[in-house]
Amino acid sequence: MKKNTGAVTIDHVATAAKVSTATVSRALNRPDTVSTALKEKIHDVIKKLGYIPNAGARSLMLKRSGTMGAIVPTLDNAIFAQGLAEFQKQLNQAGYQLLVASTNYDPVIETNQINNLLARGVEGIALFGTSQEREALKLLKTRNIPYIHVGSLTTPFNGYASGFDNREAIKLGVQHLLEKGHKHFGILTGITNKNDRAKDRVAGALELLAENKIHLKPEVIVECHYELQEARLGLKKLLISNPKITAIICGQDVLALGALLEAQNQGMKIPRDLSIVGFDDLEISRHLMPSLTTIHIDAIGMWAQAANHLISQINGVDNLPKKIKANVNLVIRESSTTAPKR
Amino acid sequence: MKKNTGAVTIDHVATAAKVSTATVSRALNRPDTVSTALKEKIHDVIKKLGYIPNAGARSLMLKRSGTMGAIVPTLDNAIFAQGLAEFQKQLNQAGYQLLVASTNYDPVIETNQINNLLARGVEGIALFGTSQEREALKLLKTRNIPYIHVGSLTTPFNGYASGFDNREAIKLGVQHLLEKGHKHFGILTGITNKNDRAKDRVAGALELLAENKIHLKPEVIVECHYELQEARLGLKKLLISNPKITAIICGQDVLALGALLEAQNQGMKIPRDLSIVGFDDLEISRHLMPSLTTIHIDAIGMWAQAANHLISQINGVDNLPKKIKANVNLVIRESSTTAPKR
DNA sequence: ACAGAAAATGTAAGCGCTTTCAGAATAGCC
DNA sequence: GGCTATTCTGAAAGCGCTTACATTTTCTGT
Repeated sequence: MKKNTGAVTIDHVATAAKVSTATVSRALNRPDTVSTALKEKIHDVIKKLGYIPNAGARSLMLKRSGTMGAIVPTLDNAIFAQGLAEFQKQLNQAGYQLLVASTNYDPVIETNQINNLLARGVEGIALFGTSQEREALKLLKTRNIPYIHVGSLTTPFNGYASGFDNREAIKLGVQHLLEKGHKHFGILTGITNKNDRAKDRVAGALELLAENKIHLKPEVIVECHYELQEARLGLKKLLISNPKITAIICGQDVLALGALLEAQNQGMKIPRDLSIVGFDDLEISRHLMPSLTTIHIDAIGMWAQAANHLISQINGVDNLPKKIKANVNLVIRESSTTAPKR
Repeated sequence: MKKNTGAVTIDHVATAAKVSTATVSRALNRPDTVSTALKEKIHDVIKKLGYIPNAGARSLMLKRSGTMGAIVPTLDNAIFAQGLAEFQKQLNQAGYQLLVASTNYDPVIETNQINNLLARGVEGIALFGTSQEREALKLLKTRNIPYIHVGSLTTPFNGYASGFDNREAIKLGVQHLLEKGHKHFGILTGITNKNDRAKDRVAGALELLAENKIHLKPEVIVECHYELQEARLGLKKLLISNPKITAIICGQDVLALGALLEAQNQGMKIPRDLSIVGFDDLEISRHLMPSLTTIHIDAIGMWAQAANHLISQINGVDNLPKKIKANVNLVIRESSTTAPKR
């Protein structure tokens, strides 16, 4: 079956330049081993023919693809988009290409995506979070494919990670609220099922609250998808569940943003009537009125570290750190203040 | 050079299952041609060994990769993220995988990315906008690779497109402002260089304004990157350039959002003191206070159409439409109103 | 039970590429 | 000029996979 794809192959180039394919290949990959005259001729032909080497065939020989993979829950969130941009930048500098895949927070899809990336011959993978299926991770282990978890530190199988402790991070915000005298809290969180980050943040908040003798009823912990509309609904529920709430702890800035908007829409004054604390510190957070108190994550640095760690793994560097801690700090802005006296 | 990558190949599977590689391949690709007994055995072995077919080798034989590419300016913008999600969804349903690349609004990078995708054997490409280098487009033509422009209709080489007329679309907003009696305008736009959408929107606005005998001075057209901080600065400049401005036309909602925030920050009441019109209708726009008057684009539909068109092209469907028009409509919300009397 | 058809499996070629090995061309030296 | 040392180039193998074709096995019907 002779399929005629219009594709130009190395053979066409070789023929047109009246040399062997070996020479063409060398001209491309080890230019110093080919005489200048030939090299020029070959490059001319390549340009004229529009030859682009077939990456598949190439990596088949090379046993390497020059490609890395990254798997994130969704692209539709600035925090991932920016992180990936940085990740890509670092990889490109080291001569790698990035293949991105998204899972929509579904570990089954994630496993598929891992397989996909593996089929494409990626040399390393960045996995967001630690909620992937054990099987998938084991596969990476047995295959001996370098990988690193990003955004969490609680890794299965003692894997590498570039991230931070979500449990502890959220406490920064909770502590702040506690110090401001708040006693009645509501938590607005993403769906915690299959999401270690969301889960840890809620757990951390509850933990610190409990240490301070504050025990939250289930109805003041509401889960919703990372959408403004849902977050607004979430806040409504919270306020109905317990009208005495004076402080809202949010698992992400998107949720905090929704809560803020809804509260304002209901005529509340923020922070006078309600203190709101977010998580992630999106670009918009500092620009809002009132600006959002939130927990800033150095997402850029975190992804940069992940990229470099992966590259180091591939290069067989010894004594790599198991866990790379990203910077996390509370940014106190206008959306939080002293608890109102009732 | 016998490199020992831990990778499991079809040979390993064949050996372990005591069959030929042909049978393994058939068990995977044409299950009905293999006896049930063997099929089971083979699948057991595959599972045990964790075999994943090498996509490169596969497409080398098949002359197809089952892969499509999409090139967008940036991932860091909800409008692209959502569009890509839809694009991917449609492709997946048709059995295709998506490879995403971003260009940071640079046609040179875009050309590189096109080459990259081609090297990876994509069967079709969605290109955002129409500002790519002519050379790159020609390459696609000669290679006979299906492609489609998304988001614009003014295509070079009479190419296919799924999008809308940016020039006309913006006029919806301008007309609205005109009807509200505004006479003094400012335009806040993205960088127009190498960006046909931004360029067309500005041109369209100026055109309609001119028809109404309004001629804008250069200093009330300010360009900035799609960032809140920049947009705020942009509004400041606008207001300084001409304090009489009562209406701001923005090339994107992000810019409108920044303008809104800055205006409010300066103590202006929107829309009383200033009417603002955006473009794109991001999720946040309807939730803002005041909510944003903007031009809604059916981005989801646009990308869905692009995906299906690409698939049709590959399948050799005849009489495909050259241009698919996406729905565009003005959404009047709270950020725009009658021009104040002075 | 047996010929012939149908179904199942194996053999081997080749997709586009890189690279080893060997052979050809050029350079250098006395 | 004749010889070796050096630089270039080409022939051919093989990466992991699919498939046309050949071969073997199983199933028909009589």
